[in-house]
Amino acid sequence: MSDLLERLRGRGWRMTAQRRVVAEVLDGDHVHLTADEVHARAVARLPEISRATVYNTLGEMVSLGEVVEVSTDRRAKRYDPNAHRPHHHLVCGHCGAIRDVHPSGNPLADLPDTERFGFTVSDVEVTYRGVCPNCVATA
Amino acid sequence: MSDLLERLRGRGWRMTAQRRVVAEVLDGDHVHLTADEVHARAVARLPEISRATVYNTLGEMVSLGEVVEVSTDRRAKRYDPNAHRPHHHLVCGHCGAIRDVHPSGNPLADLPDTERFGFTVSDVEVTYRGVCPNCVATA
DNA sequence: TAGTTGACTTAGACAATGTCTAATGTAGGA
DNA sequence: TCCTACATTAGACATTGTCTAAGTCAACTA
Repeated sequence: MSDLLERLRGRGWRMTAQRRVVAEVLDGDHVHLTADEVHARAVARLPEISRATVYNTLGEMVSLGEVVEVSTDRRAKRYDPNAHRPHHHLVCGHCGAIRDVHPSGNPLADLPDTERFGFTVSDVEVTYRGVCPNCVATA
Repeated sequence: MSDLLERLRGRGWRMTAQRRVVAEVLDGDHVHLTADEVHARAVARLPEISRATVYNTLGEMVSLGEVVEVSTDRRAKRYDPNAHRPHHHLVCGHCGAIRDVHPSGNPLADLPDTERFGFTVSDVEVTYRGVCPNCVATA
C-alpha cells in the first residue's frame, strides 16, 4: 500500500502517523471495512487515533478517488481500496461476505435512450446478491 | 393503491387507519420516499400516527414483497411501491431525483462462473448515476 | 349489538452511524 | 529552530432506525 501513500503524498497530503495507519489498514484485496472496523484496527496500531480522524481520512481518500465507498447492506458504508480497477460486488445475504467481481458486458450500454429521462448518465453500480459457499454448507 | 390495500387484506392484515394512510402515501409511479417522508405525509392525514408505526408498517410491506427497499444514497432507505414490476434505478447525483428504469439485457447472465466464487447468485441490483435535465440546466 | 381477544399503535428510551466544533498538536517549509 | 497552516482530538450533536411496555381497537363470536 506504499503505492497509495506515495500517490497521496504526491497530491500534497501532509503525511501523519494517523493517515499512514489508515492507509495500511485498508491494504489488500477484497477489503471492505466499515469506518468503525477501520478505526478498531487503526487503534490497535496507534491507540490515540480518534474516530473523527478516521472518518476525515476516509472521506478525503474517497474525494481523491483513491478509495471507493460501497453500500451493500443498509448499515454502515464500507471502504474499498481497490479504486483503480473498476469492479462490482457480490454479497452474501447471510453472512455479509463481499467479493469483488468483474462482469462481462457493459451495463451502461444496456440503458436505452428512452429509459434515460434526459439524464446525463455517467456511472453504474451493480450489486449481485446470493449465498456464499460457507453459508450454503452450514445451512 | 386500493390494489395494495386489497392484497394486504387478503393476506390477513387487520385494516387500520394507520396502515391505510401509509399505503395511500406510497401510491404512484417513481415514488421513492424515506421512512421520515412517509411519516411526514402520513401525519398530514392522520396527526396522531407514530414514527414506530410507520417503520413497522413499511417493514411489514417489505416482508410481504409489496414494497421494495432502495438505498440509492447512503442516507435513509427509500421505499418503492412498484414491487411487482422488476426495475432498476437512475439517480441524479446532484438533487437526488430517482427514476425507475428498465435496462435491456440481463446482468445476472453477465457474471461468469469464474467470477461467482462458489456463491449461489439469486439477484442483482443496478444503480445508474448521472445528472438530471433540471440540474444540468441550472448548473 | 355487545363482549372478547390478540394484533396493532403509541411515546419515548435506546442504539448505531456519521458530522461538527473549538482547542490543541505537529509536519514541513523558511 | 521557528512558524504557520493543516491535522488531530474529545465529545457534543444529528440522523436514522429499533425496541419495549402499556394502552387501544378491528374483527370475530354469540
